[in-house]
Amino acid sequence: MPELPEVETVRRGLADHVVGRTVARVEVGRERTVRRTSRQAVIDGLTGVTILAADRRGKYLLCPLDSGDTLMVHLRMTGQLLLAPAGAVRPPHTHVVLTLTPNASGRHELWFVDPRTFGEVVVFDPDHVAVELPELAHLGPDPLADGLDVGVLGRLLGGRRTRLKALLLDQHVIAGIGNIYADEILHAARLHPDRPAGSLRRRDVVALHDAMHRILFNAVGAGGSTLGDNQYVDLMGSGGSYQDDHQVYGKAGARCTTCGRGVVRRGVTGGRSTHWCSWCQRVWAPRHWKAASTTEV
DNA sequence: AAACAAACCTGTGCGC
DNA sequence: TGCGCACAGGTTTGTT
Repeated sequence: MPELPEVETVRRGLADHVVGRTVARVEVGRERTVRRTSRQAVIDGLTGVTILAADRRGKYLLCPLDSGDTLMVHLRMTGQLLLAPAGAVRPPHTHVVLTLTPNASGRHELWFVDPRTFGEVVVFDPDHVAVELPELAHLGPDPLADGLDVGVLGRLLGGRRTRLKALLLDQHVIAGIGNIYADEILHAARLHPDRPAGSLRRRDVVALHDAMHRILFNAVGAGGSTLGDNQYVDLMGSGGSYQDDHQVYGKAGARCTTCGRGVVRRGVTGGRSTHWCSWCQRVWAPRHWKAASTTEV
């Protein structure tokens, strides 16, 4: 569910409403949510601490604490962070509750809700990130948080035979892009998802760079994408509106609104649904690249 | 190196 | 109405 724009929207909510506040009490329900360490480690690591900031790298939320540790939250597929009035009825699958000390705006709790329990809450020592959270240490650049110029992008793509779709989803290469935005970005850049990354010409890299920044920037501005199941909501429980701007994701069979000529196709690559326009994304590989195609469904 | 498949879980929507 | 199956925004691990 949550990709870079959604996580960034949650981060902004934390920056506005949670940063500077102190955790009075910690409750951990399902231990699976804190499986990286333990229930006791999270309770001990958060009780009494003040949250100093709200940062983000890719899809990882990172909150430095006055204890010297950092709180990491990853929402994975179905995780939500919600700010609620203290004592409010908690939804099913509320696995972690941080009761904040009261401030001028009242008494609040921060809830981590996650039906599928893929998400995680970790308190770790940033000096030992390579040991305690190795995947965070191996994350690629974040297009918005770290900047990612055309030259760097070209070098990340160069020489690789991997398909563009798979490469955009690889968090070690570029951090933050998920299945929805990978499809929207490739469509905006008019690039076929199966095209080998290393086959891009300079102008293609420029198009991909432009599309990546434009799509992600606009999606953050719209508060992210909330699909029909209302799974993604921000800290205050509101949905985003970028789903109204999707051109291909979830539009299989529809006439392409970009070119008016093609039809949106849906296929599966690496177990992930992939959407592209049959016309404006038709050019995908020079003859010397051996074709390996996405199976159409 | 690259491409799968399976695994981790639960909820929802669809066809019959 | 009910049942069973396919599928879902992510990531890791193991196998070709």
